[in-house]
Amino acid sequence: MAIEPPAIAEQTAEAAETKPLRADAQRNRDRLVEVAAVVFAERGIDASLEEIARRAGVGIGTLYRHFPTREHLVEVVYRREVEALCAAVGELAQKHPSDVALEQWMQRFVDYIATKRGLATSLRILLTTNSTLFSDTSGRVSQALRQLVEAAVADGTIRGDVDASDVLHALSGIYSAPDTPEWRDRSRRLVKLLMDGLRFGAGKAR
Amino acid sequence: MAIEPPAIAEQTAEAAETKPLRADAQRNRDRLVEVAAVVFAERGIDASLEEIARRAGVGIGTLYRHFPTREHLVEVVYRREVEALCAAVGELAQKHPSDVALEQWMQRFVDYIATKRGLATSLRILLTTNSTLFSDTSGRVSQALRQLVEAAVADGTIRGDVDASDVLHALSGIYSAPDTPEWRDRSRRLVKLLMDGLRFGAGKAR
DNA sequence: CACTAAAACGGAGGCGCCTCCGTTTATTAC
DNA sequence: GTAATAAACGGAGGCGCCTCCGTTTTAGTG
Repeated sequence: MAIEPPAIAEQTAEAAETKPLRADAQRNRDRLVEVAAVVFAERGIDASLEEIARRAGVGIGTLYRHFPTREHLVEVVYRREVEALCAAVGELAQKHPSDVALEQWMQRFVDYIATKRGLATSLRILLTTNSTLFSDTSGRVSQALRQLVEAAVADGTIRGDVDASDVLHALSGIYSAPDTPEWRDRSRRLVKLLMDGLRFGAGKAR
Repeated sequence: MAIEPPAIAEQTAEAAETKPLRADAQRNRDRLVEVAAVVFAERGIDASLEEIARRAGVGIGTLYRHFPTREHLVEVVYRREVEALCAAVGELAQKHPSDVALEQWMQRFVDYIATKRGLATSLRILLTTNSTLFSDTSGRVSQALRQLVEAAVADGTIRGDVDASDVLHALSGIYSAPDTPEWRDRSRRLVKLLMDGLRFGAGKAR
């Protein structure tokens, strides 16, 4: 799914914090996270941990050594995906005009939320323990969004009288009622609608 | 633990709502709830359902037929105990002067909360499904309290310028940080303190 | 290389969850 | 009483969770 660079970044970032893992341990850990992301996507948040271990080719004991609870594993997968979402900003900004880049990114954000429903319940348990989780990630996300919005404002493809937090606020409707079948389409339309609004009068105000 | 009258009341109340259970079914159901209350108290909210079934002398299948999820069972136990708490009002009011009755009841309320911690997590799951749970029970509780407060105000054993909701509000500190070892003592002192405040100037205002 | 200590592995085993279905029991009608 | 039938029982079985510990692998050291 992802190519190597992010894996390396991840490794160094985490290795720096604690003592470096033994080579085999690091290998297994990475493998587990990778597989877990797939399995959680396939089967939902309640997927069997034994299946994850099996498909990663490690014993269940190894999974538990690296991730003492289901929530620990979920958290790492979650962080990793937020990372990927934010990392997409650079690429999108290069390939598209700034307003299109913003739109594409927001659509990708919708996809992301779509699969990540059910996380909330599971992550809530962690919030007592690890209160930086949401502030970390929501910080990253809004920073990514800010980058895109500011770029689009700067070259006049969207109106100048809005900022990232306005846009984030407008997107907040996405979080509600996400299990219905129409949810995804509705959210896509919301993004388009928002973009129309943002493009209206672009280049005039400023 | 409890004597028969509440059991009868429970039976008729529930039987009236749906079709009456077969005699053996009713017997087993009652038995399960009774045992569950004990086991939950002993082992906490995560107690094994198989142990409950075993100690109630029924098969695990029977437990699941009556209570499709753990939360269903928890809810019934919870309601039953709220019932008992509220039912204690009458008895206390007869045996004690009105201010003492109020105090005793509040102490019992503390005991009740003490054992019921951890319920919150479990019951939260039900709140989506069964939103009447908390409104029902908190209604019952505050009604019980109101009865006691009004009686005490009426015969002048506590001051006249408070009502039940003031008292309930004053008690709300009890809900916080309930897992520490000092919690129980602190709560008992809170009740005493509150009573001193309530008795102060009793008989004058009115 | 060979050796060693420390680190990591992995799966057996014990327990709990929950479903499914063959057996038993209460109730109703005669 | 007996028969018929609907209701209820209960536990075996399959799966997942998690721990524990004997075995294997890695990373140093000479």
